[in-house]
Amino acid sequence: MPSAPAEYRRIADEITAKIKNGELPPGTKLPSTSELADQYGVSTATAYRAVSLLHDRDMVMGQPGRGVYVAEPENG
Amino acid sequence: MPSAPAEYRRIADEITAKIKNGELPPGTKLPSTSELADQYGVSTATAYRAVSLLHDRDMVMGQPGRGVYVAEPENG
DNA sequence: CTGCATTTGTACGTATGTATA
DNA sequence: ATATACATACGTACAAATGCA
Repeated sequence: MPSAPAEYRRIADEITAKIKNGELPPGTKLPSTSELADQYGVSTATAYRAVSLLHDRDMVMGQPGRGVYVAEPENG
Repeated sequence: MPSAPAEYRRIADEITAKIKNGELPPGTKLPSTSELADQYGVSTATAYRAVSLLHDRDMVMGQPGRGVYVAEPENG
C-alpha cells in the first residue's frame, strides 16, 4: 500500500469536508470534473474518481450531461 | 454503454468458463497477471482487472507475491 | 538478513463512449 | 452537429509481498 494517501482519496476527503461544513449543502451542484481536475491539478478521470467515492457513499448523485449534485444526508 | 463488451470482461468470462469446466479446479493457481496479459495481448493491469472481477465474485483468492488461487464453489 | 526476480494490487493519465442541452 | 459533463476502459508507472539464492 502507498505510504501516502492517493490524490483521488485526498480530493474526495476535501469535498466530503465541504459537504459536512455546509459549504456544499444538499442540492448543490458540484464543480464539474474538468473544474475539479483544474483546481486540484489532476486529470478529469482522477477528479471523477474522487466524486465516484462520494457517489459510492450516496453523498452525491451524478446525472450524465447535467452534473453531480449533493444528496440529502441520511440520518437514520 | 459500450456496444462491445470490454476486454477485461471478456477475459474474466473466459477464466470463469475454465473454472466451471473444471479446467481450473479449486486450489489451482491461475496464470500470473503477466502470463494472462501475454496470452490475451493486454497489459498486466487489464489482466488483473479480469481476475479482480472473479475476486469480487469470490471465485478466486489472491495472495500478494504468491498468486491467485481458485476458491471452492459455494453451494448454498 | 540482503539482493534479485516474480507476482499481486493500486494510482493516474489518455482516449473514448454516452447523455444532456 | 457542437459544447459540456458524466462515466468507463486500457496502459504505464509504481508500491508491497513473497520466494529463492
